[in-house]
Amino acid sequence: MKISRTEDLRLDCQHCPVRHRAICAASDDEQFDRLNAIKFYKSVPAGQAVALRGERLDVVASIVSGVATLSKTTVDGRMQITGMLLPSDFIGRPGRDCCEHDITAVTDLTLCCFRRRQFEDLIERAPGIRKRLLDIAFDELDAARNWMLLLGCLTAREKIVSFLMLVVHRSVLPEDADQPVQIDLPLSREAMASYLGLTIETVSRQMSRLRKDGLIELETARHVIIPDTSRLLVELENAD
Amino acid sequence: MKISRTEDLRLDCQHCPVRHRAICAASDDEQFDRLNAIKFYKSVPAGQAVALRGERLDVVASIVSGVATLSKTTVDGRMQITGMLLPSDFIGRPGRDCCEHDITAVTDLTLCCFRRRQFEDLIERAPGIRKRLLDIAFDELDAARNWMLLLGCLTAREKIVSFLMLVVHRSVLPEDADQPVQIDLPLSREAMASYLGLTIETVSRQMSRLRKDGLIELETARHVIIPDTSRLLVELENAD
DNA sequence: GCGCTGCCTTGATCCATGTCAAGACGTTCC
DNA sequence: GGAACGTCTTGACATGGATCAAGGCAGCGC
Repeated sequence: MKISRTEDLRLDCQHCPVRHRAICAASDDEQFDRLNAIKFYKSVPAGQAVALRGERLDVVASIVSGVATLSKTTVDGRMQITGMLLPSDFIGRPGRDCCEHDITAVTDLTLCCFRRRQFEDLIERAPGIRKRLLDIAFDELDAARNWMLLLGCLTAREKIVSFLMLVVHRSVLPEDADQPVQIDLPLSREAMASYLGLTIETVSRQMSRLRKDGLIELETARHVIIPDTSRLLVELENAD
Repeated sequence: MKISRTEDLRLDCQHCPVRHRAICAASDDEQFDRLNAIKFYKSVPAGQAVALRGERLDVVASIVSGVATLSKTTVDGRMQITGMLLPSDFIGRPGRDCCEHDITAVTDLTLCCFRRRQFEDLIERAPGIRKRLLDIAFDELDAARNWMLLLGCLTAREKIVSFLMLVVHRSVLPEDADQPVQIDLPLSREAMASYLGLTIETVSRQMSRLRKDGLIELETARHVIIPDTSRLLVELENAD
């Protein structure tokens, strides 16, 4: 079932769900055809590593569907998730053959891959893709630095609210403003804790507090209803 | 005096102290001449802003001498330094006309500037510079993510040690291994605190503890002698 | 010298978040 | 159904680092 869906995608970039947001978004027809010609799909089941830190990594990829995390771990096992990768996000680094992070599939993952060498050749000749890549890199850098503000300065409650709003913004939502927003959290409590520089207990407690304060409803632990986003945003009015 | 030194630099990239590490490092003779032709120098006195968040920024630049910080501030005044910029580091973002961070001169600063438009045109035609820029962006991204591990997972003591080792690595040192290493801290206690996600008191206390433990000597608050780097590194053996 | 200023250090106390422990809830497998 | 497992929640307690407060010290102007 999953495979047949992957096969569908192989046949047709035009219907690819991330066609207009991924690395290929800015390519003209010719560049697009070239990308199309060298791409191949890969599935990674939930929980499995896409790549490990220090490992050789000869592909770059876009996420077509699913969620992955970037993380680093200390020798004694403390882990920090340094990025949450959602559909259209880019994996890998042209010009570098070894992986700086652990990349882990959080859900089943479909990747649109390119051999790194071929991709490197291509960007030399495709100014659209090249520019897009530079823009992606700088956007990621801005995001990482914004996350540094979160990790260094915000309280546990503010961190949780920031995370919820991040998920809201990355969700494809019916833009009926003022409607209650419903989101599915892409990460477990444990992964949220690691992403936010907290413990799992603190995450759980703060979620409960937000619920008791009427700012969110928890249909299940992972499915959150936000009756009024603006009321949630008040929690961040001093932060950022 | 400062101005005459700046004037010297204007006349001669060949003797520029960051010639082989900055954005111009990978350029061939022709590209180098083009960069040379459009560059101009700018001095910023210590304490002054180079650019403010949200402000229009029509130049990109390399730091020739001095130290600057990138920072973000919350509405209620909590600040996180997201980057420390030393000589050869790059400022600005091609393809984006507004500044995402506050950039502040920590010491007197000499910048080698390019008008952004001219620079953008140039990188389209200069593959060496273009590649170098992409590499710089990805290196900065790796550094930012490593700093996220520090902010999210490390103890105050580990943070201080990490910072000291960062300064050691960025200092141009006589590589007589096993010699006591001497460093001048580029940041005040306050700036260190903000960079490490701590308070100034905690920074001060941890520095004192490291001194009492014989791992560092403080000739002045800013001048640190590390009798044995390997002994300091033991403090990090569980971290990263 | 002397007072002022900015920066740093130190001490006493507090509190947000971590740690430890127990139990609740949902899912799967038999 | 119910046992077993993973995930999440909640409570009691501990603590690392924040906060509040005082004082030290070097540089500078007069």
